[in-house]
Amino acid sequence: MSSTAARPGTPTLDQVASLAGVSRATVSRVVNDSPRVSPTAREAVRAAVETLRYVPNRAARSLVTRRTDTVALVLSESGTQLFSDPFFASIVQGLSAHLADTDRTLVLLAARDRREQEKIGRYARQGHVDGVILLSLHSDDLLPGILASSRVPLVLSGRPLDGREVSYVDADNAGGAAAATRHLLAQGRTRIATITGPLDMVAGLDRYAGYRSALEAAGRTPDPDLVDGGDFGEVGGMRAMSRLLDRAPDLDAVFVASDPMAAGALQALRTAGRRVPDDVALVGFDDAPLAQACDPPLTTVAQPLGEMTALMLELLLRRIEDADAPVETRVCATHLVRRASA
Amino acid sequence: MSSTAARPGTPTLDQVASLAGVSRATVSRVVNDSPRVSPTAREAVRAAVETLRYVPNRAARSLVTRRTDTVALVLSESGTQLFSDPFFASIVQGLSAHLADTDRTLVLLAARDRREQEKIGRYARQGHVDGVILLSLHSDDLLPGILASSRVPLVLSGRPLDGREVSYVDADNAGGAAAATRHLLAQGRTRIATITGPLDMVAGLDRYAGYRSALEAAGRTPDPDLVDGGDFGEVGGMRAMSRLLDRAPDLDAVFVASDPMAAGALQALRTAGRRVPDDVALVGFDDAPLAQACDPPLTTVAQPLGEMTALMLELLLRRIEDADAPVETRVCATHLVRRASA
DNA sequence: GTGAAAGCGCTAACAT
DNA sequence: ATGTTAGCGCTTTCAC
Repeated sequence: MSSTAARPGTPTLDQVASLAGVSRATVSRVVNDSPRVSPTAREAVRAAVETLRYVPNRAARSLVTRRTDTVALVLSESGTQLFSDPFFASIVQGLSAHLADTDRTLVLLAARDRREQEKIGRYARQGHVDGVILLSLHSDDLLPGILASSRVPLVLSGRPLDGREVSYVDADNAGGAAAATRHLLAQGRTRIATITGPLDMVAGLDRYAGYRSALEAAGRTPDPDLVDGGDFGEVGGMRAMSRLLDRAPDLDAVFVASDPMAAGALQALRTAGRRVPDDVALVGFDDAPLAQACDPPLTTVAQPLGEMTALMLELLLRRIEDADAPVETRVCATHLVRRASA
Repeated sequence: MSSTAARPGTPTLDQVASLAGVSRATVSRVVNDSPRVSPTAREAVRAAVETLRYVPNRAARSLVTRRTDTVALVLSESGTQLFSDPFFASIVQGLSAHLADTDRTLVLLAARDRREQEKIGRYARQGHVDGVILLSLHSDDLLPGILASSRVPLVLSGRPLDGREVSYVDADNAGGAAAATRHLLAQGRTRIATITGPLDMVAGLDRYAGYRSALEAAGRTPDPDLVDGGDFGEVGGMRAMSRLLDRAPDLDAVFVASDPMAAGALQALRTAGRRVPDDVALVGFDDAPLAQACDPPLTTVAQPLGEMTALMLELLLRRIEDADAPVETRVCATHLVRRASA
């Protein structure tokens, strides 16, 4: 082969240039929407781009611009657990929606074990993405450390458990849980149980802490028999509810720390022949399809997911534009959504 | 600035070279595990890489190699629907696991609407990924067309509905559904209903076709009253089951086309006071947490997900290595998993 | 407004 | 076994 005639599959900038009868620089300007181009030239280039079906080569571009226009959402989760969580789906949806208006693309990266975590660290360091949003942190997660030390702009979804200095966006989990518990207290419930999430995750811990604090503020002593835990999933909620019923059949309310667990708990209650909400009142966490499909629909604590995703992106973009931007953290309010009984 | 001293943040190949006292080429050889390097040089380079924390720049590398070592799993789904499907989680898990042994990385791309589909098409064309596995195809999906015409190596998960010539891997959905239905017939069930998936998806269509063909082979005429549909999700299954019970309270079995829908159907049956499996027998599709957590565990049709993901990757890598490799298609057997009643 | 030229950091012949 | 050299396709001064 002589010059660049190797693979006719992908047209290059100067093929467009010669077809349009201008220089590479001009084509580049048109492609990048520079104002310093005459309408005539612009039109000629556009036409050439069209005929050749030209698409700029990202590698070449980011080699010089040092940007990829890609941000990653990293899911650090051992099992496939996370995928079934509507919370996760909402985050993806929110980020996608915000990014749709820009020319950046969202990619999802899953790290199920240590090996994959390191692989993702390398991926980020190699400059494949401009920034990272990190989701679902267990206390033993290596990724925050790996990514933080790799100088990749980083925003966490959820406050880091180890007090590390990183930008993050979180919901007021403790406040929401406390509000839910107070709601049950105000109904006159006296034996209020809880199904917690994993206690090595900040959302699990904070929601449990909120439940306890509301109980204590009301002068109640939390009863260990009324506490059980799941993994935020439906099956876990079902099992936890069964155990609670075994240990404390006299319970009259449950604060459940996630929507799928609430759906599971509801099944267990029905299987045990308990009536909801008269006999046992249930409050879930997180507005989601399952809670809304219940009959009657569950009262839940709602997080402002749209606001949270917008904030994550805002914080991340700030750090991408300015590498030395200060660490910023945001905590979003949660609120109780009471649903009319059917 | 004079030469390349701009950002000391990212060391380059020749910084490593001069520190190690060798040429760039040698460093490149070491980094790429070429055997043609002396142990001495190799060690010197390794040390320099270590001190400088050198990581190769992916853009520069793929500019010359024309590879990115990245494959994308593209999820084409209007809602957040897909994420809650355990089938999807298993696919991700399987692909991740296979890729973990290689130096390729898996990225997930979500296309929720037309705009995002086009964006993903561009992303692929720009050379960000070496190949694409495309999941969850509705009949009106634009992505197969967009990607096929963009010359990106492509493998579909599921037979394309329009008969387009593309490589794909599919499960024998019709065969599995027929086996499930025959199983119910063999039990002496006479009023066998079905909850179908979306009928604009190949998995939905094929499973419904399998149900019908088994019925017809047994000399039964399918009764429209015994057919209802959901979106593969739990809530959809619950609602479909309620409708079926309204229309045909005498039904004595249901073949449900997905695991979450089966869980939903089970709830609806219990709410209606029907006993499972004595009163109404249930067969689900897809081994998944919900079906296994049922009491008694559901009999289900299992797809060989591990085998399927391995095949997808195999087909895709073949097309990546050799752009002119022929279109290949695989259909994997499914089989009935009978679970002992509790 | 437009073109010429210099690289971005890397790999891959080709010499040695 | 190692160094030299020539680009990969693009953006971006800097002249004109």
